[in-house]
Amino acid sequence: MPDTFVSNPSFFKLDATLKKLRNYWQKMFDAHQKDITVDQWLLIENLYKHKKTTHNELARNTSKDITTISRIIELLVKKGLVKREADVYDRRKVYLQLTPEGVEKYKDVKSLVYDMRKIGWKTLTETDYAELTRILDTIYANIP
Amino acid sequence: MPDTFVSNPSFFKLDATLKKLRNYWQKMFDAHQKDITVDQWLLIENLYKHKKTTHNELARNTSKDITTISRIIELLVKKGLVKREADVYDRRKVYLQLTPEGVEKYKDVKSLVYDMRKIGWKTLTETDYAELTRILDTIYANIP
DNA sequence: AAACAATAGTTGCCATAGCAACAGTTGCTA
DNA sequence: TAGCAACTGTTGCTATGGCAACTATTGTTT
Repeated sequence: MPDTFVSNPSFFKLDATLKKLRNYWQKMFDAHQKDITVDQWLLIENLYKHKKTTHNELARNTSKDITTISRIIELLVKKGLVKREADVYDRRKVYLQLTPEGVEKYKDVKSLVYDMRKIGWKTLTETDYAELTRILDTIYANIP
Repeated sequence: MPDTFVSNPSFFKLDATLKKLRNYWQKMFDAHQKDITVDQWLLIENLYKHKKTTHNELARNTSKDITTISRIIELLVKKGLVKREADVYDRRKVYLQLTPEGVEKYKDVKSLVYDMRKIGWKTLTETDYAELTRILDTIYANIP
């Protein structure tokens, strides 16, 4: 393994890129008065796709800590976008799903997100995308 | 631009990979009783390389918010790893530099970091590294 | 020189991240 | 069936991230 791998700041680059992306998304959300954060959006998107999930599932699906899920869901419930529903058979479980307002929020924000996703890629090719995916997946798999 | 670019979760993948990396680093720091966080390490590394900088410079160099820098530095000062020094000519400025203990900490943690950086790359080539760097730099440059 | 703008850094507030401890529930097992 | 382990989710604590408001200082303008 060449020395570049060790001395060069790939961690730093990942961090800086992600922060700039997150910042841009948040600024666009704010500019269009979407009244949600980027991470709240990620949960809404996930809940839209899975219809009915638990905190645990959501944590796995989003790579978030379960305590973080718990707190973001609390905010979304307060905003009226998500509702909790106790499992009849297992009283430890709580099912989460979007309210009608939550579904509306999803549809409202979706097109903005669709446009924004293209921004980062505007000068890159499909091969670049595949490469990034492959490399990130490999790094992810390499870490114990 | 193909639809994959828009529908696929590159933001999510960046976030997940970075979190797993950060987590692994932190666990290794803890296991070896280094008594610092990953971000504290990033500042120490930067201060070692630049010897004497200001909060502002450090923020630019690390892609961190200046308020975050202010707070991390406060923690490092409390740990005795960094010392503040007022500028004689501009009393708004505060220069930051590692204490002898800070330099020692840098040298102590450096070899561990060196080993860890290789972990993520163990099944990847130098070309992969160059590709990742190029793609991340491009995304970064694309974002307004 | 007085007023104002720009700069450096801090503090308050809220959101996300992760660990530990906890409560309640369920399932297993002696 | 009593006891314990495993599981689900919440709460407390500390750290990082970002915005706004603030203090103190310096530079500029009139």
